[in-house]
Amino acid sequence: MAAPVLVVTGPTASGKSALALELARRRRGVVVNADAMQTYDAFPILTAQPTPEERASVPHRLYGVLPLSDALSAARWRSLAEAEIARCGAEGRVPILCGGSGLYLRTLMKGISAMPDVPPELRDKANGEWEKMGADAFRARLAERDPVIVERLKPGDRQRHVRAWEVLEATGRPLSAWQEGAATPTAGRFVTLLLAPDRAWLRARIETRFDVMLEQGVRAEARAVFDTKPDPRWPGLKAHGAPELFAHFRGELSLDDVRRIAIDHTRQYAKRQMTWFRHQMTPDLVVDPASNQALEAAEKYLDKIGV
RNA sequence: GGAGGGGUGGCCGAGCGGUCAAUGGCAGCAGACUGUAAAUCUGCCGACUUCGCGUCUACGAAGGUUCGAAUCCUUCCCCCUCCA
Repeated sequence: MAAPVLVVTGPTASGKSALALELARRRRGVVVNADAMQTYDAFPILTAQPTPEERASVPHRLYGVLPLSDALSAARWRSLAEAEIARCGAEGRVPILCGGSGLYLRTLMKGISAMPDVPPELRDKANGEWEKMGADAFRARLAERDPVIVERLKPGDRQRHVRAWEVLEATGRPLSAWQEGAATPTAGRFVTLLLAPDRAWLRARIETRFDVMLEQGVRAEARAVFDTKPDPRWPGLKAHGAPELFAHFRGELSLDDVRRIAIDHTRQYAKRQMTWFRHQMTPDLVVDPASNQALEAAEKYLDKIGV
């Protein structure tokens, strides 16, 4: 009987990493990253990855393990996470998933319909066609072969239209048909701890965290990446602050603007995350990180359910 | 002192006699979410509201012209540029 998998989630800057770290210390755990951006290796500071000291004190997995040129996906992360969970089982350690990528967590805990990988060229091609044909024509063409998916998509949602088309092109089968396939959850028991902070508290945390990042040298970190002229299509480049910092290096934004905009975007992201947690997730325990008793509350709960 | 330009909803910024509670952007709020998810997209966004193309208060202030003004006129207050 394998130990349950602990899941520590919540909006960005809510204190997930610290909580997961402490739980791992106390329970012989391993912190497994469940955040899309922290999986890439390019921006350890900007994406608020655990520090080397923290990583030395407790085992951490899946942080900065992919090159920026790589492309993660929910399903791919799931298989990486499953491997780490299995490894924990073999080592007799408690896996503690820590991160705020709601879709990833759901993909693991609830499953996702299986479907083949799509060659990246098809996405480029589809994007080019959306550009050339225009949204309406693209949508109409997709509707001829996958009316079900079109029915579900908002006309302006380019990303999802492109996704539906590339799957159709790659497999000859509508995305909607693939999605009818069973979504099998990963085996095991999951205990989900949700950090649900007060908005004003989180706002302040996001702000000071960005200032700390500046002190820690995010500018240099981002500059180094910028100078390698990365392909703008790489998903890892979407870390909050990176596009703004790049614009700054191009002379388009002052550092003050970078700060303001990056903080705004981060805050907006946190809001979206909270909406997700509110409607797409059923946590086992909800704790307020501002209370300073989050750890105690979590410990108490875990003891109670015998984890 | 003289010559110009400007003051619009939380901010920026259109409008320049009616169809304007006022384009658009930002911020904010709510929501969606099956392989790009720190992504992508949607709705709301003066107040009131039985949420209705309803009522009220609104475009620096006060008057005036007009059937009717954010849009025209007068005076005043404030801001910016230039000349002195």
